[in-house]
Amino acid sequence: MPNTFVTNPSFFKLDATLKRIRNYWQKTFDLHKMDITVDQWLLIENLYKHKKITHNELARLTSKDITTVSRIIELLVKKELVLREGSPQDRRKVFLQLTAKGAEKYKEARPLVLEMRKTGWNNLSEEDFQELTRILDVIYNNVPDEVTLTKQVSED
Amino acid sequence: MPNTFVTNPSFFKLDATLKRIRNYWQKTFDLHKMDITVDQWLLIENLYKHKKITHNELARLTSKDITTVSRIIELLVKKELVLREGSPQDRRKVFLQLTAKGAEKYKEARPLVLEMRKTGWNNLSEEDFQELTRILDVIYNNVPDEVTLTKQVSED
DNA sequence: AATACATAGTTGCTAATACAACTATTGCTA
DNA sequence: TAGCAATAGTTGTATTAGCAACTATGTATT
Repeated sequence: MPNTFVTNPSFFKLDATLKRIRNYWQKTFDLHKMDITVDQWLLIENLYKHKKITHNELARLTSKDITTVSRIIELLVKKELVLREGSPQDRRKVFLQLTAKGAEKYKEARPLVLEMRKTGWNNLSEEDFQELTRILDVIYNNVPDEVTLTKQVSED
Repeated sequence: MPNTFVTNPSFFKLDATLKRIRNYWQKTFDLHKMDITVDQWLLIENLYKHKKITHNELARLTSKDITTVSRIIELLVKKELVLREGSPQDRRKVFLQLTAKGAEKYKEARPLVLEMRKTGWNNLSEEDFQELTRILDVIYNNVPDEVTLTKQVSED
């Protein structure tokens, strides 16, 4: 049973592809003087769509650690793209939302993003997209969230 | 022409999947007291396969920045898993190779890696693997290495 | 030989990531 | 109501990432 995917590092290919995309996005942002990083864009995009959410919700939406979100938001606040606002109901919570400048940034960057996505999917079909989505979803769900010692691995 | 892949962030899905895999790998390494990170593993694996190579070659093989390789190698040298050796022919070059301890580490970690790959590909077929590989390759090649201003984007 | 250019690698800086430990607040329960 | 667990978020630390600037060495040109 020579399973190609066991001997072949698909993890590495995912990583390489993502790094290349990320690099391309960043250079394009830089070239157009957007003054944001790729991950900052991701947060801006989600804040634009969800208007007013907490760090926790934003972390869940972006698949990021809450500490990571906290620090990226700090940068966006410094750039005056995001506003922090404490919740009166629950004083532990902090609501986040784009400033006018932040919404403006979204509108400036969005056409670049659409164009870059199109470039990435050049020569690929709608079916390819569905396939990729399906496969990645299965992999995602195959990978356990928590790891315990119950499943022991042979140590050949 | 409502191209799903233009409106849908596949970049994000790639990122989320990869993060989940990376997390799983790291936790498994930690659980088995491997005392290495996922990227350190990637370098060890390549050094095991290529025996004696330079920073530059290792960077190319792993799709990593040479500065990143330089610093990861530094950590591996501290752990006595890798040996640095200057080239007499070209004194700018530094050859890298695993120490006996490094090769031992590879052999300890490898069964874990194979097991984790199998877990990730559960419920998926050989064809799925080929499909993923194909699609990622096309995307990779679609994305330009360098970005210039020649292609202007409409600013709606 | 002197100059310029290219290559190999390191260091400084900033950002993103993840875990652990921490503070502050809220909710639950005896 | 006092005590305790849960939740929201921040801070410390280590790793990976990428760019710019730097040193050292090798190569090509004149």
